[in-house]
Amino acid sequence: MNSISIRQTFFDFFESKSHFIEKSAPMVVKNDPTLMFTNAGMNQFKDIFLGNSPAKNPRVANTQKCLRVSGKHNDLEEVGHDTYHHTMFEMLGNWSFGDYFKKEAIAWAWELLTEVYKIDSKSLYVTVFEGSREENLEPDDEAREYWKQFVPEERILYGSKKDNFWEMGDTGPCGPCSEIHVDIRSYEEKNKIPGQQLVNTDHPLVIEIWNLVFIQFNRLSNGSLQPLKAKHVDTGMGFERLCMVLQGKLSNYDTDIFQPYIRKLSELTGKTYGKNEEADIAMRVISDHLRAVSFAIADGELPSNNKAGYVIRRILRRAVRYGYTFLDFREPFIHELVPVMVENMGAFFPELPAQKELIMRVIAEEEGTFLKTLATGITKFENYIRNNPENKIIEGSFAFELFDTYGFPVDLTQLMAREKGFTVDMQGFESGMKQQKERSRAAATMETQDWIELNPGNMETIFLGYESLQAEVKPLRYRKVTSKGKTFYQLVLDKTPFYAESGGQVGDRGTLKSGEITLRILDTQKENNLSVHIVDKIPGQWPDSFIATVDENKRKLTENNHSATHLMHSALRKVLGTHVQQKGSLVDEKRLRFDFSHFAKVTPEEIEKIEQLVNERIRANIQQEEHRELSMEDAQQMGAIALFGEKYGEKVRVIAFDKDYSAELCGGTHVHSTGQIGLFKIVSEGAIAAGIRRIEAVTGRVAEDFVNGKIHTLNQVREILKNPKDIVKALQQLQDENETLNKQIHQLQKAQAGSMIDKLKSRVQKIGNLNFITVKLGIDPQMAKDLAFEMKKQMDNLFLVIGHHADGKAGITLMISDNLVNEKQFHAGNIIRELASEIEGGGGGQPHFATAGGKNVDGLDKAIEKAIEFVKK
RNA sequence: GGGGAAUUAGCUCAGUUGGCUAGAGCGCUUGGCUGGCAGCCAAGAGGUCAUCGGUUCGAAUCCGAUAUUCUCCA
Repeated sequence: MNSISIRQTFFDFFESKSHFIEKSAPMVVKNDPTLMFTNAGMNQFKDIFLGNSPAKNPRVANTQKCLRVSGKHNDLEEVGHDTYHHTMFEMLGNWSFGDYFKKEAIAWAWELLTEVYKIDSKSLYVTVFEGSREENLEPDDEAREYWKQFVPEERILYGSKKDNFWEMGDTGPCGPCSEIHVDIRSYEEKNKIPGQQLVNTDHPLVIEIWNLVFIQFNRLSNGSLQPLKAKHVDTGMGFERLCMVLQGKLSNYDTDIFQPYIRKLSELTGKTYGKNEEADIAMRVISDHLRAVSFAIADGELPSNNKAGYVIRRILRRAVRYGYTFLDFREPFIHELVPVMVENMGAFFPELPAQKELIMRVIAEEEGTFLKTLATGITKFENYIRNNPENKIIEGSFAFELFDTYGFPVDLTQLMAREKGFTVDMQGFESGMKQQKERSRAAATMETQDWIELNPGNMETIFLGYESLQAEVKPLRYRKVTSKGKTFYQLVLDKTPFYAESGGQVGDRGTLKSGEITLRILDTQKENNLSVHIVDKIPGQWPDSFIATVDENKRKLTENNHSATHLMHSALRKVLGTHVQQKGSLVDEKRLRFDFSHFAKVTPEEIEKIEQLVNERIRANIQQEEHRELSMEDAQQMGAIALFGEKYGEKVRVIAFDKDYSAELCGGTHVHSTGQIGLFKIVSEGAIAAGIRRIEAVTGRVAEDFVNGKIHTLNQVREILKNPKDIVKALQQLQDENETLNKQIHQLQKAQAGSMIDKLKSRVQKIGNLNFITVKLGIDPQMAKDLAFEMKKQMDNLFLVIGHHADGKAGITLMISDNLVNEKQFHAGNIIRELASEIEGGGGGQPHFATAGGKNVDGLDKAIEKAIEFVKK
């Protein structure tokens, strides 16, 4: 059975058990401060488990693209070294939200594995939770009883809290789980050691295949467990592992999911998979990471230098490094595997073929820059070796510096060190690493307390903000959050006119009032589907309700920019082409920022065209059309633009301004008619990554100010130039004139210096073989310096002392010919320090040239006398 | 969010503890030579040493801030 039909069979099976087949949520998580990437199938249903949203379907099944590279689940460094760790993988799952529980979940799992997929039931083992005294929990005998109907008791094992009690995080929904393990060893091996002994021992051929989680508790922040009213089932089965088992392979990488990449890599390198362990690891690493990175880019997360984007960059770089070290790649190569991936997964994940070119470009660009970084690291390393040839040990601090500052992986440093007969002080490296981690942790502590219930209410806050900016609202619950010594409160209301930040539009600000009490809402944020109002203080006594008022000015200005973003998005697609896709958007009261895929600089002519189109639509004063509660199909029928990497519900909202011109799926707030926007003006255009451009623009009053500012500057220039007819020509002339004048000055100075040189030459005193000159001039230090160097060129055996003064400051410049320095051991720097005391200053320099400066101009004569005395001695 | 670093000619980069009035290679311009694949020789142009401020007799070099980029940690 190939992987495509294995996936389909899973869906068909659960559909037959009345499950709704949900789409995979994007791999990149938005609106959840605790999570950067989807790392488990349950992420997209988190709100249902937390009781923030009602379940739309009580039974759901899906495959979810997951990424485990940060936080609690971090498998990155394992990938490639064994046959079953992955960064990106698919998680198949079935879900019950307060519907069926242990009995059905267990029966169906068994049925699917043994009767549909036909796995030999004798090689399957199951585990159940053994209970925990510290938590005061009994063993999960309920699950055990159900299993006994299918599985002989000797293959039902008890598991510890670590393996068989699943928790989402430090707090939140949790419960016992029951795992199904499969033993795919050979007959002989099985006879030698019974599978029971190898369950949960990290044996690569006795592996967990499916985890059935029975969510029945809520973990509070004080650590105690609270039973849930509605119990849920959350299961997860690793798709890649399942394919391995069903295809009779011993490694995930031998399945038809990964083999195409490995074949392509063999072709590119001429190396055969399975011949050399290191090359094999590299090929596994690359085929795994390619998938992770490609999906991330397709979901709109580009490699960058911080946050989620940085995680993506690191994954890609790990792949490049393995290719560099073990497959001898010196040129970008990973991007060449993208077409293979599109061919293999494109049918089920349409975001891949749709963005193939972008993915390839971005990866190729990243590969190129990292290969460059490696080259700088190598130079740095070689310099170190050259400067420290004898100790044969690379200090930990240097290895850490290479790693920390130049991104040079430490295992590569070790490898190169070995080639030069050096070793790396790993202890020193680790201690640097430890310090770094401690610093970061200390800086990022955030403490969130439990919710405190004020009033019972609905699960999801009702948003009133599309129609009204003021409403009477009831506080439902709040909690205290402390972050870096600052304390604030998150407040949930039954309904709200406040827009919570999402879709690029910033959250609303405003006030909550009740009698004497006024709470300022500093921001409104979204945590998954929950609208959270941020307040800096809470009242001693909570009133039953507040009058909530949104800061209207800020909201209106923001709406201008948001609607203008839609108009511009359409204009971009008209002017540049339909390959333009939104890759990021930020809309606040000051400006709009829009990132989109496009492969060339947007020319000034195109910018002008875009502005024209948008302003035309503004002047047409088009009425906003809002369609709420549309099905996805109807929305697409309308031609509404949807974004990749955005999670949409069953019902979507479409905002259109003349639906043939602009229609977009959007939850944001907008102007009633485009005329309100006033003026639209693009302020900047530039690249932010390979294939991605960013435009910033302003609207309304801000746009007027921007244009007026430009005009004002121009007027000022005009005025300075005395109102010429052609301002550009006038400036050009001015510049030319400036150039000729500068040349003239230069020549004059030369001439002047010439006459001064003559003057100096005429003052030569022969003292021994010395050509001794002293002079006092009203020139600045720079000129004195020029003069001194010119004299040095023209006269041998020179000992020149120039006392100079300008702007009330005194200075001495001393020049001695090189031969005198050598013969008589003169040191101008030392001599001048003596002289400088006379002008109440300090100085210094090299043996042949030195300068000094001071406050006392009257002391110059004395300083010169001192010089004469010195020379005469 | 926290740390470390980088920014010098059109490009790639040197510039050692502050001081020989900012250098190299490639590219560019001009002239000369040359029947040859990166031709050779000579001369020349090109730099507010990222920006702003400070310390100093003197700053590309030291200190601070800003911007941009790289990099590690969370």
